Amino acid sequence: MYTSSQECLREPPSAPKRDASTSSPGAVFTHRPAESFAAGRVVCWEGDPSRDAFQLVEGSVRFCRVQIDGHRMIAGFGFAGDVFGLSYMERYIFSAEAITDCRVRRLSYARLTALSDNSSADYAQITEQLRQQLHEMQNQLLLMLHKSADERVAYFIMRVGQRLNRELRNGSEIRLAMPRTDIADHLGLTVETVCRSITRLKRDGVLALNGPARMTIKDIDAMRRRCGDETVHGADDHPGLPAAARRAG
Amino acid sequence: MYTSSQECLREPPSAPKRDASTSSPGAVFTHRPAESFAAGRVVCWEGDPSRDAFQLVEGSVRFCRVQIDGHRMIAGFGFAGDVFGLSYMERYIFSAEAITDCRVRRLSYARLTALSDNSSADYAQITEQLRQQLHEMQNQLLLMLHKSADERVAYFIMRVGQRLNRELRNGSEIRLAMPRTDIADHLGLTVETVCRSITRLKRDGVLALNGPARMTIKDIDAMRRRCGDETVHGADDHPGLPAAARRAG
DNA sequence: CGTCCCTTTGAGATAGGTCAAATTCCGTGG
DNA sequence: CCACGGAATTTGACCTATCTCAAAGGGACG
Repeated sequence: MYTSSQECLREPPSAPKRDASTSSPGAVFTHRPAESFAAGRVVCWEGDPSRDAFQLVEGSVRFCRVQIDGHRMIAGFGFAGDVFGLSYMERYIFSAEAITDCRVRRLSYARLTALSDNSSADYAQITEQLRQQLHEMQNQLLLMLHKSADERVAYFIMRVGQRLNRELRNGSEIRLAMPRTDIADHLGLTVETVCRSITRLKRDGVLALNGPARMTIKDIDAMRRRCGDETVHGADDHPGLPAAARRAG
Repeated sequence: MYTSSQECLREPPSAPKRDASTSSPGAVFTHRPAESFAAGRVVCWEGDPSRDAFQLVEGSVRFCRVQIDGHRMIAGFGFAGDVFGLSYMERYIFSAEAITDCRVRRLSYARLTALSDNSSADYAQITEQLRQQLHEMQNQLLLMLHKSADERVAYFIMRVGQRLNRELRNGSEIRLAMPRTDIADHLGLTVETVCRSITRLKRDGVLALNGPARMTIKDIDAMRRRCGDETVHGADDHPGLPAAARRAG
């Protein structure tokens, strides 16, 4: 916050590509063996010295942190293809817990930095990742600052949907791997509130549920409207207004 | 959030040093000429192509972003010595606005990256900065998630105080350069709520005001208590519990 | 001395939290 | 294939922190 140099970060490369194999930071992991973690197990512990970075091959994880008063903060979720634990100094700030059974590839920082010496491109990827995370974090912050409970939930569902489902349209099914509690702890709400928000979406015919974890989009436009201002854009992501337009204010 | 690789970031180097001249990322700027910006002027615009990074030599700036509905989000504040605009691709995500008159040094990315080629140390500093910002952002998020209005305000005051005043104790004076509106937009509250929280701190003898911008700490322990769980630590910042202790839960 | 802007205070409205209970889901065993 | 039990989800009733709207100080500056 009032810490040094908070801002002025760039937007992420226009169309964020992040398939498991193809693009940037994942590439480094492809030749590592995969480890398995059962649902509920912890991949890395908050507070432990950080030695490795990870790539999630399959399944989903949550990144969380427990406060002294027992409150749990979930900073985010990781899905197949995601890279995490990029911090190559000191300690992990969050635990990564398997939500479902999952498989991860592990790469030690030693190896990672060794790699970087050969090709500075790899190092740039790390930096790139950090920037992307920072950007994401900023959106998250925005979410917390100015969105109502309903907006947060709608926004969350859309984002998860897009992450899993590339192209959302009416009829798209979204699978929410995480329990309501996790969503609540992520959005800074209570389980009850999350439920009620979802119920409202259902009641208004914006989406349909088959079981708590599977939902189908019925009216994607309504859904978008309910995300509040900072719209969840389609696949082609435009910067919105030209900067000049905003200077007036 | 549910974006790739959200977390597992390390904690910042134990004692964060950031005097204007001495430490890391500032060094690169020392030989650049200083430009002046009057209070209210904008150093860089949200949405503009990002070309330069900046170091604030004197004064304070806010990093902000205006949403379509007119809501303003303040991501943070910068004080003398802080570096910002580190994002060296695409566009600035936030505007940096001078709160008071201030002076900044500017360094083009071209020059910055050129520097990096000679000494990878400089490049590492940038990465380091990014990580630090990410860490800060996470604290910010935590703040938004689980703290009450009173806690947020107390926490905010303490943080600004520490940023400016190295060692806070009873009798320390804190100068809040930014108006209440800025604090509100930063903490996700309304001006009125911020006022009331401050009034309460005053009423309870925890701090004293001389004019809206100057406050003196009367009871620093009470102040700390009011920050809620994620304590604002003293100058020597310990990681808290050993990691092992937390594994129980 | 008046105006404008920022801050503070007051009174009422409301979104979301809390506590408690009903319901659904889903794995396990008969 | 069906019944059972614990966990997760959903719903309800009520309560409180924070927002909203409105108005009253206070300082700086012309």
